[in-house]
Amino acid sequence: MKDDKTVEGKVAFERSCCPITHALDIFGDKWTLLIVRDLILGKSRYLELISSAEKIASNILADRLKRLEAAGLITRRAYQQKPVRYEYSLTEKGESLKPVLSAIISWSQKHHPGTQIFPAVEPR
Amino acid sequence: MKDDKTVEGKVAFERSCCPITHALDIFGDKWTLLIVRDLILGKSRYLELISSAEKIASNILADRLKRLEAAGLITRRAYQQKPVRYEYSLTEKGESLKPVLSAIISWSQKHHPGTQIFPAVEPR
DNA sequence: CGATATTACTTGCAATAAGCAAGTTTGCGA
DNA sequence: TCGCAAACTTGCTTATTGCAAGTAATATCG
Repeated sequence: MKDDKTVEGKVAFERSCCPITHALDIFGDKWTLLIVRDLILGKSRYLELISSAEKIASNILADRLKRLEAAGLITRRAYQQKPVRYEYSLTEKGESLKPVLSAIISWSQKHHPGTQIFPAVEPR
Repeated sequence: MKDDKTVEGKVAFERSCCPITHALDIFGDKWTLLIVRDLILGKSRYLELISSAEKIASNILADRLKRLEAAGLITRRAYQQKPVRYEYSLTEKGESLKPVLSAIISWSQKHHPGTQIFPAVEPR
């Protein structure tokens, strides 16, 4: 994992102090927002996340979950012991990406007919 | 450049028909939305785009401009002959990404104090 | 009791993409 | 003719992805 802190403990902007740039340093890739989407839709476990339509590789999923946790967008907690199993959930910072996803959905639905929002999963 | 059409001429969704996924197939990387940002801010020429704070490599910029044009988000036209020089501008599809960028800016400003919106460039 | 399952990951390696420096093309102006 | 500018392109190194297989800690079945 990349260290983006200075010696004094303050976050150093990796590329620039532009808010868009900083956001893209967190979720500017093909997978991160899809994981956020799935968590918003109600998924929480590794196997639920990995079984999405886009077929993310397991190492990429594990890597993104670690980054998302490091960036403060999700938390990881054990939902059982023996054997220990984990589930992920969005923090307030992660939840607040909803308007971003909504804007993307609106744009895509306008310009790419045929796309369809995925349904929420039934609560456990 | 990747061909994403089927034989019948219809767009085949590369990963899934989710609107978010399809959008990320277009701008899900660290650079594309920064180029869109710069075009919105009033930049239009290659040298203006390449001189942004984030120091994009020239081959990456050229590649992203081609992809953006292929995706219908920007157009390229010569603004002079002898020698021929080009400028880029957003199409309606590209302009309509503004709400997406606004949402990202709002999110980032809320969660990353210290980020600052870049100023528009003075019109030519 | 041993064999097979399940969940949540890791590891190794090949393929793809990004980053960096340097080079190319077409003209202009001194 | 020499140098310069704009808009890219090329070659090469390094980093990231994608794919298949493997692992650890139980649980469950026969």
